[in-house]
Amino acid sequence: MNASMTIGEAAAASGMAADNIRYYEKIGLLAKPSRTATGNYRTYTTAEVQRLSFIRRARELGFPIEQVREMLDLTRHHERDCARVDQLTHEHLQSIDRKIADLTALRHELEGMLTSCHGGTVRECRILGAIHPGSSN
Amino acid sequence: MNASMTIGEAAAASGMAADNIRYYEKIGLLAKPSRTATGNYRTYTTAEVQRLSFIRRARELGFPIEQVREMLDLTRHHERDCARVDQLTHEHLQSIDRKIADLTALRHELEGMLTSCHGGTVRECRILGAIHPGSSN
DNA sequence: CTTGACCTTGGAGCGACTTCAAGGTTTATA
DNA sequence: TATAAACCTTGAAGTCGCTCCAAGGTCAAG
Repeated sequence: MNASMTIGEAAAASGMAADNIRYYEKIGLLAKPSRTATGNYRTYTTAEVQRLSFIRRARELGFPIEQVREMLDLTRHHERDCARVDQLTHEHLQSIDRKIADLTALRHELEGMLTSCHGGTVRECRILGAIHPGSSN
Repeated sequence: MNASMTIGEAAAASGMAADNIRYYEKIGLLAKPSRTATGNYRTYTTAEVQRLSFIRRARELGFPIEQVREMLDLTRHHERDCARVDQLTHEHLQSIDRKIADLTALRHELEGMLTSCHGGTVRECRILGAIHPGSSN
């Protein structure tokens, strides 16, 4: 089998936009694929589509491109220790926890502003008052 | 008083970087300030610094620039109904809730991957396995 | 009078795409 | 067979909200 696909087919198979595949190729996250003789179209093997799916999944999990790049490198060296993957995942988890904490704090503040707002004119608005510094106006 | 400040002083007073003030002026979020005759330096009044502080605070609360722009417009029309401010805040709160939900789901997934990882080589890595599609490799 | 801290402008860089324009190729249909 | 629709190609610009830089002008302190 090892079906050879166009970029559109690879995009459909991996769940990634074709433009995005070209972008990943441009920044060197993907090797340059072979091309058709006649139309110079990119062609992708099932192995390359698996790589695409890996990237898409890692990005969905929020790993930055550079970490994805490192993980792709690691998958090419099966004998290496997976501690590095564990570490990357830990760091990523921590950054997500920080983001959640930040957003939760914001959430509380916004909610407090909303409940203190009882309508009326902009002049009386408690929300704008809460944002505005040292002024009830 | 109505002290006239340079951009650096206004930056210090509002807690916003000077580059940032120039940026907000460039995108039309701030009116062009008056300038000194001799050196063509921007000068800011206390009212303008209050505006800067408002912007900084709204941005800290995560409101996008365009919403900040709208709120600044509203503060110039005191007699208007503050329902629009309430609506903007509601929408913003909802988008924050969506982000928190997304990040929490990610968090769980990453945590599951971490607890399933028991070290070993990259070949055996459960984390990479969880990311990789249809392959135990 | 020099040093250093400030200010000016325009433009590039960041992350991770997304969209566009202007063409070439392939495939399906009439 | 002609042609139209659907695909592919490239390079460049736009998105968001800054952030940093270079090359120069200005100003206050010593």
